[in-house]
Amino acid sequence: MREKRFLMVVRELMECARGFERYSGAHVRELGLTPAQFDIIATLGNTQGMTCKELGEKTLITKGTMTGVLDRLEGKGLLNRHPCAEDGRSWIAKLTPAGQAFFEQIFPAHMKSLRPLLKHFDDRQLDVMREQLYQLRLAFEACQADAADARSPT
Amino acid sequence: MREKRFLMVVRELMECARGFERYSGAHVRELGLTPAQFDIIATLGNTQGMTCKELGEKTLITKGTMTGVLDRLEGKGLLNRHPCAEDGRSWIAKLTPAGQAFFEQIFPAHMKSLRPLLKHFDDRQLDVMREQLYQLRLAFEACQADAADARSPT
DNA sequence: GGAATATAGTTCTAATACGAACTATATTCC
DNA sequence: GGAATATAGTTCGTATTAGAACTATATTCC
Repeated sequence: MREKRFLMVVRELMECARGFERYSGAHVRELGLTPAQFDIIATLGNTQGMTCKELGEKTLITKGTMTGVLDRLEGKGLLNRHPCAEDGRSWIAKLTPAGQAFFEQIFPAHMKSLRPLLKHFDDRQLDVMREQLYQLRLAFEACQADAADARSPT
Repeated sequence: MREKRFLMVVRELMECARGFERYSGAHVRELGLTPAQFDIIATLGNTQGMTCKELGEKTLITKGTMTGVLDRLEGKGLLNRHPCAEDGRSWIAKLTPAGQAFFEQIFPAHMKSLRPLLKHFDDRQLDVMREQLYQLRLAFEACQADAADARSPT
C-alpha cells in the first residue's frame, strides 16, 4: 500500500503548508498586509528591484496574480514600476523609500514572530527536513515534465 | 542562523505543496472538477455521508468555502444535503448514486495518475517524511495555540 | 424554565489561484 | 529584412481563501 502511505505524506504536507500560512499570515495581517504582499516586500527588500518574472520565480505568486498584488502595493505607495532598459516588455518593480523603510521595520518583527517555532527544531533536523522536501519537489517536477511531454510530444 | 535554515525549510514546504497541487490539479481538472471538489468527492466516496463539520476536518476546506463547494457539487447532481436527525443545525452531505458512480470511476484513475510519483520513494522514506512533517505540524499547532492564548488569556 | 454561551452552517468582502486569451516586444531563422 | 515563434506582462472568468458578521439550533448553568 505505497499509495496510501504516499497519500498520508501528501496530507501532512498540505496540513503543514496550511498551518504555516495560518500562523505566519496571522502576524502578517496584523501588519496590514496580505501574505502575498508581504512575500513581495520581503523579496524586494534590500534590492535594486527586479522584474515580475524574477519576482514570480522567487515567490510562489503566478504572473496572473502578480499584476494585482503589485498594483495594490503601488497603491499603498510602497512600490513602483520603472520601464526596463534592456527589455521593452519588462518592468522593474522596486520598493519606494517608504517601502524600504517599511520593510526594515516589519521584516525583523516577522522573523521574531517565527522564533517560537524555531525552538522545536535543531539544525540537523531542519537539514533533514529540507533534504526530504527537496527530494519530494524533484519528484513532482520530474513527473510534471513527463506529463507535459505526454501532452505535447516532441 | 537557525532562522535562515528554517525559512529554507518553509520555502521547500511551500514549493512542494504547490508542486503537488499543480500535478494533482492538472489531472483533476481534466475530470471536470476543481481540486476542492475532488477532495470532497474522494472523502464522501464509499460513505453514508457526513456533516460539513466532519468534511472540514477531513479535508482542508474551511467552512466558509465549504458552502460554495457543496453548492456546486449539488448543482452537478453529484451530491445532496439531508437534514441531520441528531442536530437541527447540521446537514448531512452525501453523494447521490450518480456521485458515487462518478467517484468509483475517477478515484482509481486519479490514484493511477499519481503512480509515477510513487516510484521515486520507498516505504521507509515515506515514513520518514511523514514523521518529519508531523513534527512540523505539531510545532505549528502548538505555537498557534500559544498565540491564541496570548490574544485572549484565560 | 430561561438566560448566557457555544456551535453548525450561510453569507459577505477583499484578495488570491489558475488557466487561457490577449498585447506588445524580442528572438530566431531563412 | 521579414515571417514565424517565443516571452513579459496584463486582463478576464471561475473557484477558492480567510476572516468576520449573521441566523438558527444546542448546551450549560443558575
